[in-house]
Amino acid sequence: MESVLDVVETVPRGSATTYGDVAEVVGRRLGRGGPRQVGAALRDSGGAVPWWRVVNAQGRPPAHHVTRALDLLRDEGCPLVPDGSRVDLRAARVDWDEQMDLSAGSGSESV
DNA sequence: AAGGTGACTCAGG
DNA sequence: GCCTGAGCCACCT
Repeated sequence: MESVLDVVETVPRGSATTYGDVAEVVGRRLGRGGPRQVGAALRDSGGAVPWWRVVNAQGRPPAHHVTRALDLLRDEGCPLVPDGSRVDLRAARVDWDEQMDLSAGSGSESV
């Protein structure tokens, strides 16, 4: 099941989300799945999804592609902290209540 | 069945 | 702000 990838794909450009948030949104559909499973799914997905928009609770991208993710995020205009070493979750964090409504009501629909 | 691992999170020092 | 320890769930050997 690619629910995780599905949620990550709904993350708009210039924004970001945390593994915990994705885990919670996905967990709401699957009933289980911890933050680690989110990362596992992303790792398995390869590059089929904007994994760089997914960061940990510290607003920091995966240790394997920190520079890569930060470069992409900065290029997309994602609100990073003054240091540019991590994402400003306070501003970048996606409001899933709104996001779900948007993704469900227009554009990225499979139909 | 049991043990080890990992794109995580939270709490404490 | 950074490091350590414990908890967590799914997957692999």
